[in-house]
Formats: sequence, C-alpha cells, structure tokens
Amino acid sequence: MDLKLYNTLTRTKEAFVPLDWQGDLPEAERRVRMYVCGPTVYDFAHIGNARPVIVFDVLFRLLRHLYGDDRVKYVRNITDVDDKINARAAERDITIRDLTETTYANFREDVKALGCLPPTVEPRATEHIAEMKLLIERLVAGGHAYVAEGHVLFGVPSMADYGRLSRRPLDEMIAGAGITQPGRPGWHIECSAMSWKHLGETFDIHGGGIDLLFPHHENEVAQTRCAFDAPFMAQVWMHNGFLQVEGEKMSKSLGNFVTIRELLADWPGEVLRLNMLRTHYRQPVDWTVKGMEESWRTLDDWYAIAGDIETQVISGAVLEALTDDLNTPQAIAALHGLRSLAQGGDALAREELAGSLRLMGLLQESAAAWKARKSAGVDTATVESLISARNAARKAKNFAESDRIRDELATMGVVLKDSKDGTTWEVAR
RNA sequence: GGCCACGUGGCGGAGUGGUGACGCAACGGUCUGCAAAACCGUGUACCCCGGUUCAAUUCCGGGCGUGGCCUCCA
Repeated sequence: MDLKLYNTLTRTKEAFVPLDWQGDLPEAERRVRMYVCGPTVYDFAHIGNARPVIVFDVLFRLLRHLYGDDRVKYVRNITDVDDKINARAAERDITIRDLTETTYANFREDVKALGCLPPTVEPRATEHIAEMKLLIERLVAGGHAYVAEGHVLFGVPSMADYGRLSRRPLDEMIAGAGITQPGRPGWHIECSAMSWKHLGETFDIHGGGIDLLFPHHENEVAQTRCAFDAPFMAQVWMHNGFLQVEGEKMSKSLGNFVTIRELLADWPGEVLRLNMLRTHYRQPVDWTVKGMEESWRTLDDWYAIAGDIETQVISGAVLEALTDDLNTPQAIAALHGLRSLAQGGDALAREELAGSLRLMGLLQESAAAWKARKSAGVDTATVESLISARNAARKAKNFAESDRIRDELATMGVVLKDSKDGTTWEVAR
C-alpha cells in the first residue's frame, strides 16, 4: 500500500518514501521519523490546538500500521520557555516551573482523552538549551548568523532559497530583518535543536498548523539547513488548516474561546476526535455543537454494531482513503458503507468496521462503557421498573397508562425502543 | 497593501474534464395498539462572469465573498 502525502514544500501530493528506505541501511535499523510542533505550555489547550494533535496522531497510527509499531519515531515537543509563560507565572505569582508542569500535565490528560497515543519522545525546550547554544555557535561560525546590539541574529541572505517553504520573496525577508524588539533571539531555534537531537539533521515529516508556516517553520528550515549544510530539513512538510468556532474566528475578545478541557466536560473525547476527522486536515474546519451532536450519534451507531468486536482486520477501502493524504472523510464514508453491510449480517464487514475504527483511534472503549456515558445520572432501576409497568399495561391493552408511562420516561430524557425481543432504552441528548 | 487558502444540495463534507461519494435533517413506505427505533425508498448541488474543450462543478483568467499569514496567537 503506497502512502501519498501532500507536501507544502512542493504544493503537491507525493509518494512517501522514508529516508531510511532510500539508502542501503540495514532493514532492522530503518526508522520513519516525524516531528510535530507541540504546545507552548502556559494555559489550557484550546480546540484549535487539538487539531494538529489529532491529525498527526492518525498519521502516527497509520505509519505504525504500514511500517511497524517500533519503526516509527514521533517527536512532539513541549515549549516550556517563552515570554507568555513568564508573564503568566508572574501574574499568578507562581514559579515558571510550577506553571509549565501543571499545564503540561493538563495537556497530557486532554490529549489522552482525545484518544491520542503518546509520542515516542516529548522533548522540552528547557532541556535542550545546550543544543540550542551549539546550533547558534555553528551558525555564527559558519557566517550564517551575526552579533549585533547584544543579540545573535540570523543572516537571512545566508540562505539563497530562504522563503521557499512559505513562498515569500527573499527581498521582503531582508527588508524585514533587523532588531525590532529586545529579548532573546526569537527565531524558534528550539525546534531546530530538539528535532536535531532526537531525529537527526534531516528527517522525514515535519508537521504543524498552517499558521506556523511563517515565520516559525521558515526559520527552523533556515537554521537547520545552514547549521548542517543540508539540502533540506524535513522531506515532507505537512500543515493542518485553521479552525473556526460556530463560523467565527476563535478569540478571547469574541468570548468563543473553547478549551479542550471545557468540551471534555460535556462530550466524550471520541466525539471530539471524530468531529475533527470529519473534515480533511488541510481544509478549514468550522467547530460547531451541531457537528458534535452528529458525531456522537454516529459513534452511538458504530458502538452498537461493532463496539465489542475484537479484531485486527482492517478494511482495504479505509486504508486506501487514509493512505491518500489522510483522507479521513473518505475513510468515514467507507466506514458507513461497512456499517450498512454489517447491519445486513455481513460478519467480515463488522470486523472491518471495528478494526478500521480502532486504527483511527476510535472505538477505544466497550459498547457498555460507551452507552453508560449517556445514562450517567439516570436511575437505571427506576427506569427498568417503569418499563415493566408499561409493558404490563400494554399487555392488558391499557394504552392510556402505557403512553403515560412512556411520557413520564420521556421527561426524564429516556427514549424507548420496542422490538420483538423486548424494550430497550437510551438517554436522548 | 503583499502573499496564501477556501467558496459543493436545508446542513456537514469528499471527489471528479463526461454515469447525483457519504452522513445528518426532511419526505414517503414497511413495522407498531399509537409512537419511537430499525429497515426500504425519495435529491436534476457545485459563488459570479469570461475563456479552453465535443463536453467544466472539475482546467485557465477576472470578479465577489470568507478566512489565514505578514506582529504574540495553533
């Protein structure tokens, strides 16, 4: 199965061949190497932050499936040094370390609830200061950076094709270069340092939000390439699209700033995950309550039909969609098709549905546990006894009474489903 | 202002130079004491204007709209 990925560098979809598979490295030593820009830990992550985390988790899972679980090295950094962190810590009168530790712990919990696997390595910027210094020294020694007014600055003209990734003209960069504000050299040297340490001078995939394309990623490329005299930093650059909330840009001033933590109070993590994956990762996504409701219903259906199937079988159609630049909407359409076949009694389709959902990081709990999420807060014994009473009334053809009981249950949010096999119920949202 | 995305049926959302992806909603039917659920069925969509073509939603040019980056922001 060939994997195709859209490369921002070339603006085309390309067949993916990891670097280690291009040379004559012994089979056992080959690794797929991926770096994704992680959070700056100063506050709860918002739903926009969740997009790259979920998207690249799907890619991580797919790569593991294609190359083997132990063959993929996924590095997602933690930026725990930053002006915002300093300001926030001062504001709360706590130490920087306390703030970053707490925020990081929260982030890990959020991400776990979203069904994301831990990356192979989660390096912290503060633990890579030595590498940053080394990089800067190399850049200065190589004439790619210079010292001015007490700062080390990158010499933009030093890289002939600076701006290639973001397609910005070099002249504009040179004109814009210069000392504009005091402080540390803020050229995102941390990502160059951490990717170097954990993945090497060059690697396969670099991911992140489209908003990081410039200047963040452009700077990373320039530093890494100039420091190591390398023709490229990552083979493939992947960028996920932006997220809006209910049709508007998410911002604190509009009051529509949504944290992952807040959403998790009302919605299962898998609902958020599926909702994110319903849109292709490069498209802009509009985050809505309606969408989450629809996602929840879809998952209810999948859980009911395949929740308890244990299998490793994966649908060819789903795999084909995912290997075509992570076309998750197409994959979901294939899942609907499998669901329909499974409903008709196709046992293989049912297995493929369960296996494929798990490949995408969904269907991670039992059908019973999933269902229980909605009935939390409802007294099961009371509901069951009311249902018995209703069925007795129905048997006695006392339909006024049976309908009354049904209405009573409805006010509790309980919806009944009668079938030949008896009456089942669920809590409507 | 410069650069870059996006604009598909009531809604969400893939995709394609030529047979109406898929989901939700809606409507009709089967089932049901009646409903609900389930199942079956029903849809002549591709922002506007030009161009290329036998044929454009799909390619090209222009316009309009929305959003992003250019400055901390995913």
